[in-house]
Amino acid sequence: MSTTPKPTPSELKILKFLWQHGPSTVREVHEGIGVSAGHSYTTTLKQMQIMHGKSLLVRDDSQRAHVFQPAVGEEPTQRAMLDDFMDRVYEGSASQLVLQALGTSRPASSEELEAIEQLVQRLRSESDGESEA
Amino acid sequence: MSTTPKPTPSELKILKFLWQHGPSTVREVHEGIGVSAGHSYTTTLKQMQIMHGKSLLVRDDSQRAHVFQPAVGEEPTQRAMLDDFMDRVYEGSASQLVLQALGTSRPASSEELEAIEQLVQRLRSESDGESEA
DNA sequence: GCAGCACTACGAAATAATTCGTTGCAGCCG
DNA sequence: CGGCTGCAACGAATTATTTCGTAGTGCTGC
Repeated sequence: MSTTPKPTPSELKILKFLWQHGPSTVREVHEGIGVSAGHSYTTTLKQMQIMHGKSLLVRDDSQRAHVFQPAVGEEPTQRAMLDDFMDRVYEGSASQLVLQALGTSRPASSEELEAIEQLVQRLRSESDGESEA
Repeated sequence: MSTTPKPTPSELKILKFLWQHGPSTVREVHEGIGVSAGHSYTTTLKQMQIMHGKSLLVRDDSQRAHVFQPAVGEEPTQRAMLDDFMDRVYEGSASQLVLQALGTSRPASSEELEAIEQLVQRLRSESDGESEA
């Protein structure tokens, strides 16, 4: 059942904050990202309540100011979103996506390119002989 | 002004059809993708009217059955969507996205890996010496 | 000429996402 | 004890997306 949900853009911002800062109160999240976005406190609160309802967040209400935590990991979430995006935009072709991502106006640094190359090399040697579907 | 719009999922399906099949009537698009999706004809029509309103499609109404064409190219659209996605999910880091995309359960074929590697090599040699802006 | 068919146009309903105002409650300060 | 402050809950308005039903109109075959 836990099909790793696909958060909306504003939900993703909150998840990112929590992944980065750890368990936080609504106030903390709001100060961290709501204020600069020009939102009122209740907007952040409502969003987090909705996310709790969707089981995107876990809530500890033993304190007066409830403490929230992501119910989903960062990587699985990114992967789910990526898979969906890949299917919708690139017919599920990872290579198409990768080629275009690397051709972006804001390319990767040399170090990043090296990391990518290493992964490619490893994948190539791994698929040596046991490919083709 | 022409900020290469970010089509919605169903808009993208129609654009994909038109990119692939060239200028088409609503009927053709509907037979191509609407029927199998269980939509009625007017749903496809309405969608295309909306897209025309948003200037996502160009319409030739000299014939009784209007002929539609994408007003945007496939690549610029994909790129715009990719950039948006990259920003939202990967903080704009192409390499992060690429590394995760290649680690997907449905990896690229050997040929695709080779194409990727070639691009990486070219990028690495290009960025040799002329760094950051 | 007229019936019927194919197409476009219009309006509207259903769902989801986003944003806030208002309310009610708990705890602290004097 | 009485009121002020901070917080969660609720309801509601707004906007975007998706989906159709109905209506109007021009063409074609008889």
